[in-house]
Amino acid sequence: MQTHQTINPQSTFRALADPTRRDILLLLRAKDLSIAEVAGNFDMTRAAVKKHLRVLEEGRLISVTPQGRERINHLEPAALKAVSDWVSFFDEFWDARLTALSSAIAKDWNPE
Amino acid sequence: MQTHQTINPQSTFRALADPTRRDILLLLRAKDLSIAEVAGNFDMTRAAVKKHLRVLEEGRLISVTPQGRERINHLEPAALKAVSDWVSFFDEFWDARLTALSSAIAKDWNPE
DNA sequence: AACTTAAGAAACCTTTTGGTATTACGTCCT
DNA sequence: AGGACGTAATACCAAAAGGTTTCTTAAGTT
Repeated sequence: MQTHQTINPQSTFRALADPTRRDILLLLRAKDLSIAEVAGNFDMTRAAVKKHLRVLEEGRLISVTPQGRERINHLEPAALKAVSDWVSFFDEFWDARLTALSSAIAKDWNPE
Repeated sequence: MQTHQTINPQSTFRALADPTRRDILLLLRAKDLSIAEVAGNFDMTRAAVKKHLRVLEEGRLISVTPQGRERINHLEPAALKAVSDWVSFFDEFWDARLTALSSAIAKDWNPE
């Protein structure tokens, strides 16, 4: 069984509030990148990008691994699950079909 | 056919970044509320709550209808669709099963 | 008409945010 | 060893965010 740590989503929601940070996440889907590589995609200093990466790390949306003199930034999409779960509190209001669907699926997936 | 206005999600993400505003949305699931009624649920002044409601309105997450001297705040969950869509850019990374599922469903739902 | 209540508006304050520039440190390369 | 490179750390700044208080206006109530 997987111990699934329940974390409060505040830092994740906060991290997603900035468009630069959302773009960084989209970038990291393709591959892990160093700070300088991420910064190469934006019109701001490395220091500014590094701050954004820090916020993303606090929001558990990326992990950072030192590799030589570089820091490799890696996407951690699991944190988005918390956002998805929160949004799903409203599913019934904006698409009843989706709600019905996911409960039907859940039955198939959790036979125990 | 429904003309589906494509809006940029920045104001919506920004609105969701504050915990008080997320709580207000949860409140409004149950029923529409006036500003004073919303404020009754929080430990801050009405003026502060009104500011939060303004941000939620800018994020298209609520609509406000004058009714006598009151302003009725109504949940507009459609804006959450934009968030859900954005998060789904990462679906394949955190749960391949869900992705497979939703495409299977899409086929059933869009027979044309 | 007088009173109460709901909300709007503006001024103000403090903290956070998003950015800069500068300096220092560790790593890689020759 | 020396230089170039990637990052860390700090100080600094302007603007935005989140809150308060005060005043005004409009709508109900008695």
